[in-house]
Amino acid sequence: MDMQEFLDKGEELFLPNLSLDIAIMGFQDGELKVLLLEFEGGWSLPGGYVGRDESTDSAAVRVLEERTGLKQSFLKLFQVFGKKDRSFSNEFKKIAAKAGLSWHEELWINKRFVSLAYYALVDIDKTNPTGGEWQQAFGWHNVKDLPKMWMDHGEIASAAMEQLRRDITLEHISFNLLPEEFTMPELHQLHETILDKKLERSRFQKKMLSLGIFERLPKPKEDAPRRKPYLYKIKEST
Amino acid sequence: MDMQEFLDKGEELFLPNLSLDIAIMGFQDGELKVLLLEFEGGWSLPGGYVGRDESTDSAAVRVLEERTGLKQSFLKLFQVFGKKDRSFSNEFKKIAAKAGLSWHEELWINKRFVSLAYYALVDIDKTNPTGGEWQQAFGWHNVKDLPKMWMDHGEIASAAMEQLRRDITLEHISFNLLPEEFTMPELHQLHETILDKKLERSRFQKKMLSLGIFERLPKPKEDAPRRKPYLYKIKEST
DNA sequence: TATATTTGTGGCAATCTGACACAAATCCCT
DNA sequence: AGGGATTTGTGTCAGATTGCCACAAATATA
Repeated sequence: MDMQEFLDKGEELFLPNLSLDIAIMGFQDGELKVLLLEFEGGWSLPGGYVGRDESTDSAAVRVLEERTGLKQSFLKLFQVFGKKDRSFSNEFKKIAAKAGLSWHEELWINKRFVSLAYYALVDIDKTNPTGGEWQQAFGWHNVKDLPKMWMDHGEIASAAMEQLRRDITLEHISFNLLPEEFTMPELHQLHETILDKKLERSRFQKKMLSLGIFERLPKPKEDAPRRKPYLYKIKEST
Repeated sequence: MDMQEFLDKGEELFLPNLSLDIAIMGFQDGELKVLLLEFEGGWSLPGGYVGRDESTDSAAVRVLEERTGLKQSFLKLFQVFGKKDRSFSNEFKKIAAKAGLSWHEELWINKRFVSLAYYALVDIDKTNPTGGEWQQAFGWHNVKDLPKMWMDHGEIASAAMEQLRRDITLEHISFNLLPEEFTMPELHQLHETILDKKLERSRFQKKMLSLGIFERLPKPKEDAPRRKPYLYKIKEST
């Protein structure tokens, strides 16, 4: 292919569409949960597209805020899903039919999509999820027991979970899933849930505290059943 | 925005172009090098686009093979570059002018690009680099001393280097930069080069061998200056 | 007040790490 | 041929880290 041909035909030879999907994860009732949206009998991860005036990362920040109301959260691109026939043409056809929209094969949304997969860590109690402009149903689902998902969104959610599992021991990010003030037992239980295995309590506390990123508050947590544990928060300086 | 408007206008509101760039890295003369292509006075990483009939990953494999002749190598997506005004419109204008091509602002190639950044680890002696269809100049450059690069390709190459630095102690991938049979001193020097610091020799060898992924060959390396070191290769079973 | 449960912290053996030591192999020089 | 220098393989040992258990403090419940 010479250069002129490349210029003339490139657009149709290459250039898949680009989208992004976010596995927004939270911790509630001892379970790790992910925010899902319902649409025509299937569940999907919150997602969107990259606007002309924003970077891919700020598009992700925008989508996260649109869905949860949170302005600042831990957010990380962890994988790109780009299999060759990846599209949600079939699913969208149903939606269009039901909504009475004009639909045809050549529509951009029927083409193949490459999707940037992010995961976000949030404090569920701080979120205010909405169904968005199209008023979809939404809900927090245990990542270990996901409902019937659209396209490869089940795979993306599982991959996000695995990535978090890998990241958590290397980067210090888990506290993003807890309130600003939290106790060591809470952090301990969180790590056990994510890693799905027992972690020796004494060692865990010592290890966490030796990181030097936590600040112990003077007053212990009040609504605890037995001995009241200390509250910690992240040191400002970091 | 209602759903019909989304359908009608989505294509022009969103959807940046998608490209990929690969930092192909090799180890030669005690230096870590990256393969670069020259085009109109600037150097760039080998790159390309994702064809209709291939996944993003197979597009990367294809580009790697087109540039080096290698069918199998370590290849990994490590970042996505997606700043909002990211395009090589200006650079391309020059090229088109010189080549006598018709050029206009609305051409797809002038639009904004999101690029998937891969890095590859290769044995330089096994590669057979080419300038590709457009016969560009090419060469291996020390990553610590890069020439004037196109767009953000210098940043991508540096990021690839940093990523490799992080990956090398966690994943066992460094031997991809060496021939099939290599010695511990060679591996040692490679790690010192990548991490840019001294590593205690005795400890390094013990650590590497304790991984259990290397197989010692019966005969030592022949063309060594002093005491002949053992040769190792990766165990088949892994 | 006694008991059970939760939380904070200490101790110790086993393991891992970093730094140095030394022997074996081999080249170079006389 | 023999001594010295260099490179490579492996051993040792103190210090740090880890896994595991123990025990005391705090507190609700009976």
